[in-house]
Amino acid sequence: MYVTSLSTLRTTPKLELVSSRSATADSRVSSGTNLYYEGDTVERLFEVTSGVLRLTRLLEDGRRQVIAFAYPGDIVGFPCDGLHHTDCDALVDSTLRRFSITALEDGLGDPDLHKELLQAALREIAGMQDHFMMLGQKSSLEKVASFLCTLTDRVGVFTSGYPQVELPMSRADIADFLGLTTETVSRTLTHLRKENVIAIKNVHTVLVRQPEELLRLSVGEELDLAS
Amino acid sequence: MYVTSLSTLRTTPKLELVSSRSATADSRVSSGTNLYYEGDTVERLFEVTSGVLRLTRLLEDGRRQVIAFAYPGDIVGFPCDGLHHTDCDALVDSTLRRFSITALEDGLGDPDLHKELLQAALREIAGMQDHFMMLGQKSSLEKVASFLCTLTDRVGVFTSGYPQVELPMSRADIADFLGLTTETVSRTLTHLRKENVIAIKNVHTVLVRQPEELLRLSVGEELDLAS
DNA sequence: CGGGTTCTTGACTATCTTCAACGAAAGTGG
DNA sequence: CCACTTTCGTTGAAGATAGTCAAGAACCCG
Repeated sequence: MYVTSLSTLRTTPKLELVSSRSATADSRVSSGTNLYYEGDTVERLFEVTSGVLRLTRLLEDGRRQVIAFAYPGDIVGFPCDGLHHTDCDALVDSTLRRFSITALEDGLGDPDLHKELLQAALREIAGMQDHFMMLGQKSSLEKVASFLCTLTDRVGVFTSGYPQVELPMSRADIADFLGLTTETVSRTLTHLRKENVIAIKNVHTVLVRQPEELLRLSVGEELDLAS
Repeated sequence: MYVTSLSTLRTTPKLELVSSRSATADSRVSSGTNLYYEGDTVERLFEVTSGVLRLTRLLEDGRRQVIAFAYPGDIVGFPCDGLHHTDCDALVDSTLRRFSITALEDGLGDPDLHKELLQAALREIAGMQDHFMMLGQKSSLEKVASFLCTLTDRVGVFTSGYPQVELPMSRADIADFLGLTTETVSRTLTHLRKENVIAIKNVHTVLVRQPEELLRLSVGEELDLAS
């Protein structure tokens, strides 16, 4: 359900893809490709099978909110009144499975697929509620820690005993996702690095040195017993 | 779709209730009654037919996010993995129409109802995306102005030529909905009153003296030509 | 290798929060 | 019905968090 909710480290069950019957073959999109814009008519839903998508909304004056980053297993493109309400593009080369919008709207063709798409929509609602909590109530440190925890949980890999996570998005993307500025995101990451909670292997790769500490920080507890 | 999105004043079509077939008779709940808690098993959905509900989530340390205020025509209680992910209680005496959760989950019994509930879920997703924009990117003035615009559009009445709106929720509720503190909400309302954009008839009743100015403020434009 | 973008860091500022006091409104019990 | 108590709302002063502006460093791309 997108990168929004935080549970604990490494507990999310591995992605289960929607049944592939009734779907077209996977299609490839390269980094930067736009899938749809806000206001476009919705013709199909997309399930990410590899890569990462970015969903954004713009304000007239240029301010931007990143609504979600969509990872494999996520479904994007849910319509409202037949229209898209976000822009969507690929952050990296990705592959997608396309579903006709009718598969969501009536269960006649494939009842199982219909149910799975409905469940995906409901999961998205719940995930967005977590995101509300983060945007509305959390400090910059809690936001960044939450973001790293969620991403690590979702797509982290273990390297020499520590969780490691790729951040294919820019600092500006992270900032607009968390309701911060790029400077604050950068400073907060530096802070976490100096406290030895994380290590920044390179700009787009973070190693989590103290996963439980990161988790504590993400829910507003104090940093202590740092090594 | 809840009180989240902002369009322009008085343009939202009046509520269309879900078809009443397959529904039980309306039931009454009095102010303060809790409909469900986070973690409860979802057994039914509720359509508000009169009154106002409040959906909230709590953090361990007591911080609270008001997810939505639900007005007549809104449907609450969408499950994720069979569970509720918010608390829900009535802000004022309300009436509700109950739907079995199976009406959402399979369209076998009543396909039309099934579709309407699905559409309600999709509208909720789109509405929450607007709320993201507000929580993540807007200033306190823009947030409060947006809130008043949306509420006025949704449930305002005209009195002596001006839109007027009731605020049945407390300042703390508004603050937790907008990601502010009660003090900031109070100060911002006072500011709008002193600029003569609104008048506060009493704590829970606001008269909008300059609707177009309020709308401009809600999207980040400067206040000027004030009378 | 060079040029442009992105990221980081610093100094300063603004916005919002916190803490505190007071006033108004609402609920309670005699 | 009134006095009392408690909650809720407003306002002020001070402080903290995050934003803005600016410069330099790192990274990416051709």
